[in-house]
Amino acid sequence: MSEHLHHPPTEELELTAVLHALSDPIRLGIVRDLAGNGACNCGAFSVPVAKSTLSHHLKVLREAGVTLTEPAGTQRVVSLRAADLESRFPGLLDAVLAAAPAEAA
Amino acid sequence: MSEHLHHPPTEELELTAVLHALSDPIRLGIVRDLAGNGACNCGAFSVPVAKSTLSHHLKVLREAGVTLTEPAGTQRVVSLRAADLESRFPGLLDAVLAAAPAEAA
DNA sequence: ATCCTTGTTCGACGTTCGACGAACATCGTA
DNA sequence: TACGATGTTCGTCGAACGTCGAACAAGGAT
Repeated sequence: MSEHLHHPPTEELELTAVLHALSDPIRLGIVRDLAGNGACNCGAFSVPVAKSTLSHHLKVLREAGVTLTEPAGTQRVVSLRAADLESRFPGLLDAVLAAAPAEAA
Repeated sequence: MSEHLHHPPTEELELTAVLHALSDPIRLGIVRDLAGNGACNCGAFSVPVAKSTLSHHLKVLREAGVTLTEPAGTQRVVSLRAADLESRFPGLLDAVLAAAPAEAA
């Protein structure tokens, strides 16, 4: 479980990849959880999908540069790369997070 | 050519649909053109796809609520629903447009 | 050493997407 | 009326996506 997790460097973040990562309701929910609760281990998300599917979504978010995944013992801690996103795409994450709650309501 | 073009009302714009519409390079280019040049007829976009494909992309943008398509004689004028997007998702379009040029460079 | 917990990877399946050309519809004009 | 220009729709194709269960890998605890 300790492979070399690939995280794109901040300068190489692609807008279309980030937008695509955020355009799925499950992944958007994960991002919202992270923004509200801070870092989480993979099992802490309340998403209605199988764990293999969750793992896939977390991989998409990580490879798009939206999240950071760090091994921590037998778990993995997932967090938002908020500062990196802000420096590469100023205002984008804030705009998405500001809008997301209205979606849920 | 004068069907009832469906445009979702501002209150019903869905964030995931908007993000998905913007997550394709072709469509992002169209949005960037519209932001820079104002309204365009369908043929005025310099996109490397067949016209049927362009029509499809314009339909995706329209149904997500990103663009407004109005018949004008034998043509159709496409424009950005910038104000609607701003009121529903404040800052989102600006953030995307600010980032887009860096992608192209 | 043996489990148990956590999370990833591997096919498999069905759906959606992006692309194209051909055919069609519409409006303006000759 | 007939033609031409502008877009849309249809049918098709391969690729990518989202989902699942089963099998696997790794670290901690007993």
